[in-house]
Amino acid sequence: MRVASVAFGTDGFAATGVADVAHAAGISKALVYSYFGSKEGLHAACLAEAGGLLAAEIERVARDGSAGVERGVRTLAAMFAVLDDRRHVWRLLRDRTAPADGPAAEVVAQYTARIEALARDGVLELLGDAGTTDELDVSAMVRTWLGIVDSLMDWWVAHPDQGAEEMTQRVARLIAALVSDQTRRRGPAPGDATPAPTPQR
Amino acid sequence: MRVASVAFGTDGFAATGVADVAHAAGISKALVYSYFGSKEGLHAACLAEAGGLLAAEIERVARDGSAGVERGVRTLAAMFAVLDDRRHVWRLLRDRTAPADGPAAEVVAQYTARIEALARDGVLELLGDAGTTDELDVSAMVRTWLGIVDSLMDWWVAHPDQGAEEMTQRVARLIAALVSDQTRRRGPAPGDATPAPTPQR
DNA sequence: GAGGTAACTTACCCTGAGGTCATATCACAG
DNA sequence: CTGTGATATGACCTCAGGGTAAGTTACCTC
Repeated sequence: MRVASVAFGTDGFAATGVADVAHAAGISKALVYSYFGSKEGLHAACLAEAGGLLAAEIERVARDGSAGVERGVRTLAAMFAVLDDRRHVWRLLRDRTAPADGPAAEVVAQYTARIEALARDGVLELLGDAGTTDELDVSAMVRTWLGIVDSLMDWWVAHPDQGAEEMTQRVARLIAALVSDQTRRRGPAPGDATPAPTPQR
Repeated sequence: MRVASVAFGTDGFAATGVADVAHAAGISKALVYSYFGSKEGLHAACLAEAGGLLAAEIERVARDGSAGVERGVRTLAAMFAVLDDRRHVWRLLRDRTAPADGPAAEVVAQYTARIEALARDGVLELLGDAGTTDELDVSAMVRTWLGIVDSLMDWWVAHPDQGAEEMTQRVARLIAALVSDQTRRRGPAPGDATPAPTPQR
């Protein structure tokens, strides 16, 4: 049910009432239960649809052979294109208020694992090319990448007038600004990871 | 109450029960209410402490005159140092399950506004130096920056053995890898925001 | 039109969590 | 020893929200 996806994606699983979803869909609560069995069943149905969509799209980009930051940008572009009229979908899979066990959790765990594996591939390429192989670095970078996607999707939801193509170009601009800043201040040969001095408390 | 901060920061406001907090603190639920009046009051007390700590620290870094990505890294370093033994605190202020109105929301809105204003300053510097002045770009970059902090704090919470200093160096390494990737693939003079071709659905 | 069935709703139950109150314990002044 | 106030608690109240069962409508077949 489309309206349930929007509700779960907007408010989170825990904050969404079955009665609200039913009302928004124009039917009664009991009918929802006759269709999906339980709130979790409804959630699982939404998740399966969302997860399949996203994982398939990310896998498609992974096959096209790009690497590093470029691959990240292309993945984002593909997701913007696919999710243009379903922007809430990304948050569905990254909902911390969803129960950690049960059948719906299995579904989301499966798709999340696929998406994370693909992100990991991309990060491994990126860091490997830069000479970093530390497993914890990879893990932190994957988490950060997913967080960046989270943020951009949130911002996109909050700015409905922005189209997919505009978002893609915006991301490219922002990355260019970051790199420009780093090359200008550090000189054109980065790679020496000089940490900033850590201030004391 | 320290234990309440941990609970709210770990599970979120909505998923945290007053009875659980009281039990974890070794006192009764009624006593919590006699201290704080309500669940929101308890929340507000935690938020005020957390917000003051974070805003003060970020403001301190803002005054030291660094700019661009360097300022971001220094801010992160300062937060890692301050939050080393209270890693849950960041999530307190960024809790989507907290009620959007009420006295506690006022508190969090106030501190969030301060932190966001400082992030905005940093982003304005960064983008301004790179020649980007679009207001929406700034807004999206601020959101993304906060998302990066979210991610790193989450990862940190999940890796208790990692100290503040290690985190700071890790962040520096990851940024170096990103920049290295971009300069290697695009040549040493970036800034042209060539968007990746947007795939069709 | 009678009967049966699928779709659907109303009205209800029940658990869990926020919140309250009468009571109990204790330190201490007189 | 006894009265009093601060501190603290178990038992209770209330209500939102997930879940269910009985009843109602609509349609289809004979």
